[in-house]
Amino acid sequence: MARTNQSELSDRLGSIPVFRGLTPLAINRLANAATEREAGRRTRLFVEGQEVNEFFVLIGGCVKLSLLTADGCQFALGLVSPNEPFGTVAVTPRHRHSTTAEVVQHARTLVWTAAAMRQAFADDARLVLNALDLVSARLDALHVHFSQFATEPVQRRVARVVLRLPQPGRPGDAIAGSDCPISRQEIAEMCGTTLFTVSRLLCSWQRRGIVRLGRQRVVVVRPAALAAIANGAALRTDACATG
Amino acid sequence: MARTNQSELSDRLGSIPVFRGLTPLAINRLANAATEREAGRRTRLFVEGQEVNEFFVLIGGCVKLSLLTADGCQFALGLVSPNEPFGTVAVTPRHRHSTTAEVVQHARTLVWTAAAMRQAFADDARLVLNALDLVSARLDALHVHFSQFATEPVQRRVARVVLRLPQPGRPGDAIAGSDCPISRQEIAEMCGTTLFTVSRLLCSWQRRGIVRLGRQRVVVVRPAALAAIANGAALRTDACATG
DNA sequence: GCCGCTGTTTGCGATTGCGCAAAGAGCGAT
DNA sequence: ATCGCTCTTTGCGCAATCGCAAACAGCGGC
Repeated sequence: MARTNQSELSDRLGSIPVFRGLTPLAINRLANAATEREAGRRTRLFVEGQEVNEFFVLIGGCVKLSLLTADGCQFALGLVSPNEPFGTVAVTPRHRHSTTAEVVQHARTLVWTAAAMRQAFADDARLVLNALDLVSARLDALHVHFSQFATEPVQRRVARVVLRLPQPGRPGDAIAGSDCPISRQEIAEMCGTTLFTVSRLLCSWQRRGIVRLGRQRVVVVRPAALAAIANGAALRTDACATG
Repeated sequence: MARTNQSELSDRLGSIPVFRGLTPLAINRLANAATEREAGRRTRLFVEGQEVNEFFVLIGGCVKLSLLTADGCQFALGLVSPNEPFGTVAVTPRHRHSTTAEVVQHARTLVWTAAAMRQAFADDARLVLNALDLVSARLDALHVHFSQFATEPVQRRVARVVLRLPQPGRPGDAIAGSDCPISRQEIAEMCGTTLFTVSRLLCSWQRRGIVRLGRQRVVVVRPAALAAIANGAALRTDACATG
C-alpha cells in the first residue's frame, strides 16, 4: 500500500479482530495487498445489489449501512465502528452486496480486492475461522436486535439507537473526540419510524435533561436515564415536561 | 450412527448444502460421527443461553427458532426447513445459543457433537468456507427480512410470513404431504404482532378466498393474491368482505 | 448583515393496531 | 355422546404513531 510503513501496518492489522491469530506470513501479505482509502461525507463505498469485489475495514470516521425496501423506503441497519470489517466477509464469487455503505463522517478505510481476500483465505485457514466467528456473532446480535425491534414500542427503539450513537469524546466509541453528524431522519431510518416521532421523543428527553440537542447532533447527558427508557422503565413520554 | 447404512448416509450428507464439495474422507468421518435423533412436538432441542455443544441438520419435520425479549415477550425468527443446519454453525468453544429451537412437528435430525464438528472443520477447510457462505447468506437474508419488517405495516408482514409457512403437499416445502400445526399465536410471534390481529387478517383473507383456515392450520389457496398483499397491493383490509 | 438552504420542531387530525372480554369451535379423552 | 381444554373469532374502545403543513432555527455564502 501507499504511505504507511509496512511493519507498522502489519502490527495494526494484527490488532483487528478479524485478523487476530494469523500467521506472520499471512499478515504480511495482507499488509502488502491493502490499500488505504479516504472517503468524504455522503460518499458511497458500495451500493446494494452491486457485485462484491472489495473488502473494507474501517479505521476512522463513520459509515452507515442501509438498504432500500421494495417500496423505496430506506432502512438503516446501523453504523460501523472503527476496526470493524464491513462489506461482505464471504468470498463466494458473484456475490452481491445486500446493503449500501454511506460515509457519515469522513472515513479512512483499508481496502482489499476480492482476489486478495481469496488469496488470504487460502493462505491461512485461521482467517476463515475468524470470519466465520465474526459473521456468526453478527448473526446472533442481529437476532437479538431484531427481536427487540419487533416487540418494543417506538420509544424504546429510539432510546436504544440513540444510546448506540457515537458520542463526542466517549472513549472507545466510534469517533473519539469528534462529531458525527446524524440527522433526525437518519435516526428514524434506524428505528423504523418517522423523523417526526424521533423529534418529538428527543425533544421530550431534552426537556427532562436526558439529552442535549443540536442540528444533526444528539448528545446523551444522562445515559442511565436513557437506558432506563430503553429497558422499558418510563411508560409515559410527555409527562413531567418541566422535569 | 445407529441404523442407517453408512455409505447411504454419506450420500445423503453430500447433498446437504453445507457439506457440499467435501472430500470423501471428511464426509465419511462426518457420517461416522453423526447420530440420528427424533424429537416430538414441543420438545426443545436447545434453549437460548445454553452452551452450544451440538450441531443439527433437520431431515424431516419442522422446527421453530425463537427467542425471548427482555420483557419476556416471545419472538419467533422463523421455521427451519429440511436440509438446513441450525443451532450454530460457529465452533468457538463456550459459545452460547442465541435462540431456542422447538419442535413444531415431529422432527428427525442429524446431530453432531461440537467436538466432532471441530474435527470436521480441521479435516476439510472447504467445510469452513461452506459454513461461512451459509452464515453470510443468512445474514444477508436477515438484513432484508429485518428491513421489510421494520418498514412494512402488519398486514404485509403477516402475508409474508404466511407465504413462507410450510404448505401441505407443496413440493420442495418443509413438510411435503403432511401438516405442520401452527397456531395464530405462533404466527403472531413471527410477525411481531398479536394473535388477535393475525386472526382478523386471516379471517378477512378467508372471506376473500385467499386462504382456508382451520385450527392450527392455514392453507394458502391463492398464493398470487397473498403475494400481492405482501408487496403492498391491497391497501384496505376489510373492504369487499364478500369478494 | 442578509439570504437561502437544509434540517427541526410542533400542532392537529386520521389511522393503525392493541388489549380485553366473551362467545364460538375443533379435538381428544372418558 | 359428552366434557373439557385449548385455540379462534369478533366487538368495542383506546392508545400509539403516522402524516401533513407550517413555523422555526442553525449555518454557510455573498
